[in-house]
Amino acid sequence: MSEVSSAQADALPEPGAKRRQIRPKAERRQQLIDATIRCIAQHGLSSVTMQMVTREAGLSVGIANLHFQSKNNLLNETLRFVAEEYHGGQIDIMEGAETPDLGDRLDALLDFQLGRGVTQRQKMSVWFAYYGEAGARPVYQKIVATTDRLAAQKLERLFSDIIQQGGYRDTDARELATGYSALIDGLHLGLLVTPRELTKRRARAVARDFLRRAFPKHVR
Amino acid sequence: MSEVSSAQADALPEPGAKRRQIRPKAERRQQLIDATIRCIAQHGLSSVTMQMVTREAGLSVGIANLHFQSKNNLLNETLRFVAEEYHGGQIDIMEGAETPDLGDRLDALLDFQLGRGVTQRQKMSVWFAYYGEAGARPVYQKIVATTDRLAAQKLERLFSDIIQQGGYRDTDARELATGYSALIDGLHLGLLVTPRELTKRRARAVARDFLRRAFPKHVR
DNA sequence: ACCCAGAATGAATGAATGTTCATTCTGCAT
DNA sequence: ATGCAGAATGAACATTCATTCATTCTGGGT
Repeated sequence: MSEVSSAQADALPEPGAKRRQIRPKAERRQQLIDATIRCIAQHGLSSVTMQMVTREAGLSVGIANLHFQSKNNLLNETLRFVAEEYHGGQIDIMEGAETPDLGDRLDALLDFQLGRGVTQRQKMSVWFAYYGEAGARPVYQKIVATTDRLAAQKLERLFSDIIQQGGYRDTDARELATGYSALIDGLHLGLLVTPRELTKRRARAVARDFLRRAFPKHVR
Repeated sequence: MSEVSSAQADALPEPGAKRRQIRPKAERRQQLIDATIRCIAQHGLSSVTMQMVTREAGLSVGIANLHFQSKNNLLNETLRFVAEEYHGGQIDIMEGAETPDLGDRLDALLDFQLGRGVTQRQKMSVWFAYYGEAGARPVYQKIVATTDRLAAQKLERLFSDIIQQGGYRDTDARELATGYSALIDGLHLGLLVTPRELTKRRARAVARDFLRRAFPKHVR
C-alpha cells in the first residue's frame, strides 16, 4: 500500500532463501510431529513451546494451530504417532510370516526393541516424557492402551507358541510376556536416565539372558 | 524411624480462622515437598505451578521462594527426597543384618518394591514424571545417579552372595541385578500407565518368577 | 510487659506462552 | 495470462506464571 514494492531487491540475494512453500496438509502435519519429537527429546516435554516447535520445523507460529487445533492436540497426535510406530513395528515382527523359525523371530524382536531405531535417545525421551505425565492424563493412557494391548496379545501368542513347540514346563505365557515387556521398558529407562551405567550392548545381553532362561532351546 | 506426623495443627476448623503460624525452616521445607509430590501426582509435573503447591500446603505464594530459592530448586529437592526415600529403603533391606537368610531378604526387597509404600500412585507418578524429563535435564540424572549407583552395588552384592551360597552356574550377578532392576522399573511403569492390564498382585508374581528362575533354591 | 529477629504474606511486576486473525502469497485450473 | 481457493504468515492480544519485596505478624528472650 505505502511501501515501494520492489520485491526482487530483497527476494533474490540471500543464501537462506526462505520462500514460502505450499504443501499438502498431511505433509505439514508430519513435519510438525517430527519437529515436536525433536523438541521434546532436546528440551523436555514440559518446556516445549509452540514457537519452539514451529521454528524447529522452519515454519511460522500460526501454522501449528492451522493443522492441529491446539497445542494439546499436537502433543496427543505426536504421542499417537510414536506409539503406533513402536507397537506397530513390534506387531509386524511378531506376526512375521517371513520368519518361520520362532527363535529367529525372538531375535528380530529384540533387535527392533533395543536396536537403532527405538533406542535412539529421541524416541525414548518422547516415550517416557509421556509416560511421566500419563498418571495425571487419562488421554495419554487411552492413546497408548489401544496399541499396547494389541502388542501384548501378539507377544503372549508368540510365547505361547514357543512354549508349546519347546515343551517347556511350568511356564505361563501371559506372565512371561508381562515380564518381558516390563524388562524392555525398564532397560529403555536405564538407557535414558543412566546411559553411563547401562550400555546398549549390556541391555541386549540382559534381555537375551531373560529369554534364554525361559526358552533355552530357542535362544542361544 | 522417627516419622513425625504433624497432622494435628493443620486442620482448618473455621473458615475465618487462618492464623499465621511460624514454624522452623526444616518443617516448612518438608511440608512444601510433600505438597509438591501430591501436586505432581495429581496434575502432572508439567502443569505444577507455585501457586498450586503453596495452596496445597496451605501457605502463601511467597513462602516457596523463601525456603527454596526458585521453583527449579524446589523440584530438584523434591526429586532428591523421593529418590533417597526409595533407594534408601532398598539399601536398608539389602544390608539388612536382621534378616540373615538371603531368601528372606529377597522377599523383603520385593515387598518393599512392589508393596504399599512405593506402589502408591503418588510416588510412582513423581518418579516417572522426573524420569520423563531426565533425558533433557542432566540435573535430574545426577540427583538420581548418586543413590541409584549405590543401590545397584548393594543389589549386585546380594545376588553375588546368593549365587555363591546356592552354587548357581552360568549366572552373572551384575547382569542379573541389571535385569531385576529394569524389571521392577518396568512393572512400576505398567502399574502407572495401564493399571487395568497389570494388577499389583500380578506384578509381584512376575517379579517373583524372575527371581525363582534365577535362584530356584532360594525363592519358592 | 515489651521487643525485635526473622518467618510469613500477597499484591505487584515483568516475562513467557497459546491462540487468533487480518493479510499475504502460492500454485493449480481455467 | 488470470483468478482464486486455501495454505502460510506473524504481529497483536489475553492469560498465566515465577519471582520480588514492602509490609505484617509471631513468639521466644529479656
